[in-house]
Amino acid sequence: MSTSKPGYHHGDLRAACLTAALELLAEGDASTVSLRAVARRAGVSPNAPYRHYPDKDALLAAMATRGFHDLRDALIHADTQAADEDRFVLMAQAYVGFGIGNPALFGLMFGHPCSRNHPETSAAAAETMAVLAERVGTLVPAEQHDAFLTGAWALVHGLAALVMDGKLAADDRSALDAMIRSVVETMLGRVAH
Amino acid sequence: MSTSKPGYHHGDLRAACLTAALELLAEGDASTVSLRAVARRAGVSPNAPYRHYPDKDALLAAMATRGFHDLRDALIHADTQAADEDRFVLMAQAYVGFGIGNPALFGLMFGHPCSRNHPETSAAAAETMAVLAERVGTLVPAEQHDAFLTGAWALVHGLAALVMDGKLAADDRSALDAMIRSVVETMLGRVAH
DNA sequence: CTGCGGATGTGTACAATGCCCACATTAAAG
DNA sequence: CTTTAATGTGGGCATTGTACACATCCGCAG
Repeated sequence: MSTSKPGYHHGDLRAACLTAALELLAEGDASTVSLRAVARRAGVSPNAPYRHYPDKDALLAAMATRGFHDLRDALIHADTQAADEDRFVLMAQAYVGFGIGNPALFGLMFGHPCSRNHPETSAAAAETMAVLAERVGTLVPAEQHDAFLTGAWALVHGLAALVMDGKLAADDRSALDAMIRSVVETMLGRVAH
Repeated sequence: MSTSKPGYHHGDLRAACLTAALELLAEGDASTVSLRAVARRAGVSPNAPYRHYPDKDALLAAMATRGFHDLRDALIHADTQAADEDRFVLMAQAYVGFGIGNPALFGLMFGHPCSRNHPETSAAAAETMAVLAERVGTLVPAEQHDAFLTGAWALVHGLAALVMDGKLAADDRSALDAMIRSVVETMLGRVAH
C-alpha cells in the first residue's frame, strides 16, 4: 500500500510519525520519544516531521488525542459487557487496564501540559469523560448527582493514577481487577444505599 | 551564615541546588528545570551539582522527596484542625490544595519515573500515604479497611488530579473547598457509623 | 606551622536534541 | 506543459546531560 513507495515523498508521513512516536513511547518512557528518533524510524530526514507538526508538543498532543480516543472506545466497549450494576465496575477496570497497558501514554495524556494547551486533545479528553459521566448518571438519585459524578470520576481516575505509579500493587491482572471491583463496590455501596 | 562567603567553595551546594531547582519548578513547568539552570541560579559552574547528585534524576527525586514531606506535613496539620468527622474532609482539602499550590511539583511526585526508582522518594511517598491511612483506619470497620483505604486515597488523589487538569473548575479556593467537602461527604459520609 | 590528601568546584569537550533557514524534489492545478 | 505549493533534505545553532582532567581549598598528621 503506502509502504511500497520508497521515493522522495513518503505518502502519509503524518500518520507514519504518529505511529512511530507511539511505538517509541510504548518501548520506553517519555524521554524515548524524540522528534529525530521518530524521523529515523519513519525513514526520513530529521526535519521532515516539521512539515506536519509545528513542534514537538504538537506531536505529543496528537499522541495524547489518539490515547483518549482509544480509552473512550475501551470504556464504551466495557459498558456493553455486563448488566447494570456491573457496568461501572467494568468501566473502572477498563480505565485502569488502559493505564497499565499504556503507562507512558497515560502519563502523557494526564501529565503533560500539551494536553491542556491543545484544543483537539482537550476535546478528546472531554469526550472520554462524557462516557464515564453518562454511566454514572444512571447510578444515583438526582439530588446527589453532581457530587457523586465528580466523586466516581475522581475515584476511577485516582485508582488508575495510583496503580500506574506503583503505589498500588497487584500480582496479576485478575488480582488487580478484583481489587478494583472491591474498592468500587465498597465506595459506591455507601452511596447506593 | 552560609551565604556570606562567595569563595571557591559554596558551603552547602547540595541544599542550594535543591532550593534553586524547586524555585525553577515553581516558576514554570518541568522543562524549566535543567541542571545547568540550577547551577546558574546557585552561582556555580554547570558541573558542580554533579558532586552532590549523580545525575539529573537524582535531583528530581530529591525534589519529589521534599514534596512528599511537605504534603505529609500539610496532611498532619489538617488532621489536627477539626473534630473527628471533619478531619478527613480537611485532609482532602489540604491534599488538593497542595496540588493547586504546587502543580509542577505535584506532577513530578506522581508522574515522573524518578519517584518510582529512588527508594528515598518511595519511602517519603509511603510515609505520606500512611498519614491518610491512619485517619481512614478510624473511620471504617476492619473488614472493609483495605478497600476503603484504597478508595479514599484514590478519591482524594483523583480529585487533585482532575482539579489540576482543569477538569473540575471552581471560582475560588473556598468554592473548591466546598465542592471537595460535598464530594467527600457524599462518597463516604454516612458510614462513619 | 607545614604540607598533604580528599572533597569540592572549574573548564573543556562531545553527542543528542529542538528548531530555524535555504534549497531540492515532486505532485497536482492551471 | 508550466507553474506553484506541498513536502522532504541538508546545514547550522543554541541548549542540554554528562564524562574527564585540572584547580582550589578545608582539615588533619607531623
